[in-house]
Amino acid sequence: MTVHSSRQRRKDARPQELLEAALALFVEKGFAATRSEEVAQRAGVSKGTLYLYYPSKEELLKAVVQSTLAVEVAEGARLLDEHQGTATEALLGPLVDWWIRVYNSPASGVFKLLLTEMCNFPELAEFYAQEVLEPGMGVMARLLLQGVERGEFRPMDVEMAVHSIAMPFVMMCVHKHSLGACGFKDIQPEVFMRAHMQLLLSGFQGLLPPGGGHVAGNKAT
Amino acid sequence: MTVHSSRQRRKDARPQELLEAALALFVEKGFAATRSEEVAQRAGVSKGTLYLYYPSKEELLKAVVQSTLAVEVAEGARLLDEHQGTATEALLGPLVDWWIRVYNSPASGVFKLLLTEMCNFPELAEFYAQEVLEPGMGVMARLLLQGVERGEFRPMDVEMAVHSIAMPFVMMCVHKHSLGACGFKDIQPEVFMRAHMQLLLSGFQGLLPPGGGHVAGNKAT
Amino acid sequence: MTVHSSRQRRKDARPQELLEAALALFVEKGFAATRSEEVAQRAGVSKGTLYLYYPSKEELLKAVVQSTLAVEVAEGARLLDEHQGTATEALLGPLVDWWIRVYNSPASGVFKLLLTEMCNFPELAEFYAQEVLEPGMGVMARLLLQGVERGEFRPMDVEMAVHSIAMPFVMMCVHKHSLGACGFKDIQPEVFMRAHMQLLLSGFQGLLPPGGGHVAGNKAT
Amino acid sequence: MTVHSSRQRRKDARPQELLEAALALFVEKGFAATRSEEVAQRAGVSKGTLYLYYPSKEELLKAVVQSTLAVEVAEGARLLDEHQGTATEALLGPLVDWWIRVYNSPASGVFKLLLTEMCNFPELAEFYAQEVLEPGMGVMARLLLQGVERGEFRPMDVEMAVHSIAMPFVMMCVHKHSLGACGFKDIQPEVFMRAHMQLLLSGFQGLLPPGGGHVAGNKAT
DNA sequence: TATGAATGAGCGTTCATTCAT
DNA sequence: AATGAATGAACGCTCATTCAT
Repeated sequence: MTVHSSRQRRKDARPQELLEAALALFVEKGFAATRSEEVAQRAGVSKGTLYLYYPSKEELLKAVVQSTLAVEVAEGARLLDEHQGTATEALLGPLVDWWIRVYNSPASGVFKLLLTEMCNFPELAEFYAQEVLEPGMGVMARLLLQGVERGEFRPMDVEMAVHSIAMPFVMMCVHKHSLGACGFKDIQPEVFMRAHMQLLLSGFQGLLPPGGGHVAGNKAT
Repeated sequence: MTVHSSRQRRKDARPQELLEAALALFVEKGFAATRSEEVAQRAGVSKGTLYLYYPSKEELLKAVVQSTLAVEVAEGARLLDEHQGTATEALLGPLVDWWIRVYNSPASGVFKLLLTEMCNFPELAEFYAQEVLEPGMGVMARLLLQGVERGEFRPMDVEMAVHSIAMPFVMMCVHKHSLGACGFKDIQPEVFMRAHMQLLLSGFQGLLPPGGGHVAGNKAT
Repeated sequence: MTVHSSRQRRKDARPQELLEAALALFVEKGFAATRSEEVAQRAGVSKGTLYLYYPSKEELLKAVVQSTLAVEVAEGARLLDEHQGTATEALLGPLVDWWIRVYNSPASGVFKLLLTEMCNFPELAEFYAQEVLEPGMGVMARLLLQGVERGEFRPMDVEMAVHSIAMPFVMMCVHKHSLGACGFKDIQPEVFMRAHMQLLLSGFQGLLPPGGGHVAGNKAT
Repeated sequence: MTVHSSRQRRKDARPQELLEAALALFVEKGFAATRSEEVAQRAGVSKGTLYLYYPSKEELLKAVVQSTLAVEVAEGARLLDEHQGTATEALLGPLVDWWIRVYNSPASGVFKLLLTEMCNFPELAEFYAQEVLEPGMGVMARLLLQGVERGEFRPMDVEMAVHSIAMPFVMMCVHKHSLGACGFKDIQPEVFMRAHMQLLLSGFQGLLPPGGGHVAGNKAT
């Protein structure tokens, strides 16, 4: 018998409300420059209430990062792994869709936050490497490998190629919350992401004599 | 005959030493999390001395950013504009060399710093847009345009293509000072930059029927 | 026929349970360093409930002090005043027994508590002077006076002698809750109290020429 | 060549000034109830300055306790050990003088402070046991033992006798800063201390048949 | 010029107290 | 009556900045 008073409902929603407020402020101003009272105010509660839910500002940061990115990454990876069809289709379709969703979600800000706070909180670096980079890069690497194996793409250094895909996309997310947040006209994310992917695909399929370039590192068979 | 005592030499070098110390710390820990006394200590002077050269921590930040990046950008742009030869050669050679130099220089850290502090100090955003982005993107855009005009590359949305080049390179710089500074093995910058450039070139030259892709936006003639 | 549900019984016992919890914590950690929630928890109720019984932490302190010591003092004084026999017997027997009972009771902690909180809450000083010191010293003074009048003891400064009796005993109580509570082996209270009393009695009866010492102040006739 | 600017002189005096301010307040109101800003104000400096000299309120407490009592104890013990003459003379003379000096010095307050803060800061208990109790009790025990060996006193349980001497004296110190600080007329310390000592001496010399009392524990030969 | 002692506004966190349920 | 979520004043401590030397 679950009786939810309005009080109880507020209480249940608090952690999420606080996380959202904290995320917005941490991303905008940085962790150190954000006062915990600001977070509380933005979540519509008093300073003390924040500490009923998170034991310290630092724990709040960790919760923000982990709760926001983990979901997005896990879901995206699952979707891509389940995809049926050619690697080319997957890259141009679901992969870009995923990145666009990430770009439009609060998770995009977490990239900015992580890049800057990693050095101060090694736990975040650990989290990023294991829970974001590893699975995210992994799923993209599998797609490329598949494409090579199926003859869609010429042989390539998959790890480098993954970076060629991911880095601009991560950068887009970061830019959204730096220059973009300063009122400067941002690049249109969808347009750029699809154009960039198209360009890379064109390169993956290109007829340049394999081995004729400067490409180094371990090639996929 | 001007006599420079060692003291005089120290004095003349102070501003630069302070800038270097500040840059290293701001990049590592963030602006807000760096104490001005730390900066002074690292530069080998006392807290008070710092304020003889820079009137506030914020002014120090601005000086750091402007003095570090401006040089790098101006020089790179000049080098590229003076380059004789095909666009392909320029992109694979001097352009990548330039980025590698930036990556290895203290300027790489300024990207990280700018991304995070732009929102807090709009003056920095202004600087970045006008003094870094505009000339940097500009010189790359001119190269690509040249390549298209000379028939080296198929027609393309130059602005998007510039982003495809620059974003991963900027991201490399940022990574160097975030994950890379946390002890995680970084991507080998030279290897990746050349591989990425190669891949993009392959795309620029690709034989895909123009207009057959998803590429949108204003095309270069 | 009054029916007391277990709940009703709990409710009636609440104030006492709260007082006991508060006493233990106030004595151990001090008033200021004890959180009111701790008191509530230790009494097995919620924070809010504490405030149904005591309007503030300060009132709780007063209640603790007054309820604990007053009983002990009143009873002890009554017992001693009713005592039949020589003063020597009374001092060695019922008086020491009383102090031992106090030492072993929670009241012993109140001495420590009072000594430290008196300055902050003058009401407590008032209470201590009037309800503890005055009757306690009084009953001991009457005993000594009796002893002198009956020729058991040589003439003495009764007020001083009372202090010679009471101060070590109070100190024992305080020590129990300071050094004793830190795990240091405490003096055996019974052994010391009887030895001390014995020693003093020996002094009271001593054959030193009266007036030959440094004893000053108003002598008992 | 020691040049002492007024600034330097202030700086050298600060630690002591802060210790004195802290001692007075900690003794009066208790450690937890004293705000660090109060301490600073009383020492005539700002909040921040306090932290230039002591890294935390807790460290300040330790410094207060150790700097104040240690000196007093060491000096007193030395004086007593050097004393020439009978034990009786030593007890009535230098010993009581010592205690009177302690009573009149700031060290008296430290007893109150220690008794209440020992439980919260075990380091203080350790200090008290090793640096105060042990040497203080020791020097008194040696005196009594000497008195017994020389035939001045009858055999006695020296440890208990030491407590009979010390406990009221410590209690006097504590009272000075509790009831005494509340405006209640205090016992005259000199009068009481000499009277008490006289009374005990009378007991030590007393003709009661040895072994006829309740005295227990290890007797001195 | 260079120093570093001093300041005090500001922030993270706690906790006595309140009050809707 | 009992709860415990919420509050906000208060406190410990920090650090950018100043200024006497």
